[in-house]
Amino acid sequence: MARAATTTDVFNAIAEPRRRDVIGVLADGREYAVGEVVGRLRMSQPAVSKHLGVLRKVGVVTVVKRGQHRMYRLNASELKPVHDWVKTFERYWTHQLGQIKQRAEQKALERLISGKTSSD
Amino acid sequence: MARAATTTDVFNAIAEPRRRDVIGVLADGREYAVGEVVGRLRMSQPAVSKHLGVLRKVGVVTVVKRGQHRMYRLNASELKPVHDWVKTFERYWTHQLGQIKQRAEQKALERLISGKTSSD
DNA sequence: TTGACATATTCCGATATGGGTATATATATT
DNA sequence: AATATATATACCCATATCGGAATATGTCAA
Repeated sequence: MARAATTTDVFNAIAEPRRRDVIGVLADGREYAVGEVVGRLRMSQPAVSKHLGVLRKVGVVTVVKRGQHRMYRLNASELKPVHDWVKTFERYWTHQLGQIKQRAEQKALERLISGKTSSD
Repeated sequence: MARAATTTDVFNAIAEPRRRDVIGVLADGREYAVGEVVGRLRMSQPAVSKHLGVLRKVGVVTVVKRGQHRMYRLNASELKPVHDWVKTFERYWTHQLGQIKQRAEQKALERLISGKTSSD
């Protein structure tokens, strides 16, 4: 088995920095032709096309033909799963103090349980 | 050039679903021995060790030896970059209405600009 | 020392990557 | 019809993956 395809997942799709760059360009919600993205990123046209292709397969962008152009638009709601997942850990960095306190409580708790964890 | 190493980035590290599963086990903030993670995930021990290794290189987990065990603990703050990045797009899915409204405003705006975008 | 246990590491194979270059496809313009 | 422009695709290559099996390393216990 090899690594999961980049088109498997939003998580996989956004793992590539260049792809996040592309998303960055589309971030204002407007539609962009491929060439415009190319211009703003100093990336080869084929590279941009490929990245947009991946993002499209995952649903993060949508395309519509207009003349000889393909207009791409961000479909940000597809990023929600990532947000939802990572949001679970928000408490670990919001209010830095809470973080430390949490650590202390945690240790106390562990002391009570005496280091053992019940198995399922 | 090939795909970026999984240890390059938090983004790359969490792209693998099994790795998110591992993080899920550690999500309560307690420390876990490798074997415990193995038990809870029905994954081979080497696989878990490898995934933990990746997460460790990226800083998402920390290890400490205790007897013949290696206790792993989540270091969730390393996930913050992901949160920060994806948070940028929050507005696109919070209050579904706002989403539609935004679309409408967007289109109106584009009509004003008459479909043309200035190049750099 | 020997053996049991916990974890890491190595080797393997199949697979997909991302970028470049070249080219195909489609549309507009003359 | 011929040409220019916009975009997608195909091909190549070096690389890293993930999982499994086997094995190495490290630690405890008798």
